[in-house]
Amino acid sequence: MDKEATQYRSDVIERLKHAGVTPTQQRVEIAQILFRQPQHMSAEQVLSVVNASSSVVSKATVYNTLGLFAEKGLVREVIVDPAKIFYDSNVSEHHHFFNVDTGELTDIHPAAVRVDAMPSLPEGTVADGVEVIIRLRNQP
Amino acid sequence: MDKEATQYRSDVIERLKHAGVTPTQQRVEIAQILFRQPQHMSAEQVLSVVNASSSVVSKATVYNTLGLFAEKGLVREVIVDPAKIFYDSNVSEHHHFFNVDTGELTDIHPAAVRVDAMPSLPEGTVADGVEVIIRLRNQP
DNA sequence: TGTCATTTCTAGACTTTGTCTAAAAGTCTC
DNA sequence: GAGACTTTTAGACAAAGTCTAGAAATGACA
Repeated sequence: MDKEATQYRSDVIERLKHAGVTPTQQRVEIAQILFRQPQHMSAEQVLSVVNASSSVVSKATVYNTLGLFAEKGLVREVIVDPAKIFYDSNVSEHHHFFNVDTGELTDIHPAAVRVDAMPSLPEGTVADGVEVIIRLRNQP
Repeated sequence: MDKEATQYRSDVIERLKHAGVTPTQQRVEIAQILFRQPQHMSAEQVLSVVNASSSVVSKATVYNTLGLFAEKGLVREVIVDPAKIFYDSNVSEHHHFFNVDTGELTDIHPAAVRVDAMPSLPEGTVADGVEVIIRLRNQP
């Protein structure tokens, strides 16, 4: 492993620790894939990418880990496709386009949309996130 | 069947025809359930409600019909729960609260939220709907 | 009315995403 | 190292939704 890769790995480990996640072998593998750049990946994709290289991580662990990362705020679950969850490694505030025809998920720059006025929430609840999703179709 | 029920039934048939949907027996049964009031129902719920009364509609038909209704603009698909699609019989513009703890979906009054500025869309695509979803948790 | 073509419905097998379980492996502390 | 806890694993399982191939209904029209 070259120096840069080693550096990246220890940065990722630092980030996991900081979020209160014990950096096990498998979690670090998954985190390295996700955090390489801001991106959207399904569990299926993570599973196949992580197992493309030599090391092997089981399906259950991928699901557990993605769930754990989401809970700890390391990734964000994006629910737009009825068939699967996307995990977004960009956790800063932004919104999404979802192309219904292609299944492609892309970012909307945070400045391009503003939600005005927070409605009063139902009794006994707290807001956990505001999502704006613009569904797209390919031009006919 | 009393007069009111007959009237409702023919109103529903009219509405289906108007949307370009051939009002078959099964579609009318399903539409009557959905259109009785503005509500959110899963396919599973529709299936069990429609089969609670004497008449029987198959699972495949319920799924096909809900898909058809959505395509024709008679209902709106709401994708917020990773486990299932909700079909909303209120197709006028409004947004949703989704309680992550209970799985409950409720309406946000359209006036309570305003989305400012439509971002520029990716090349070759057209917008198909803007959704605002506010995820909620029960107060700890 | 009878025939043909088209649409719709159906049971049930199947697919896919995701969860669960029980055991094995790893880690930590004393 | 013993005991306690956490994490990982294979594979069975669950649930939502799709597909298929045939049956039934519907429609057009001679």
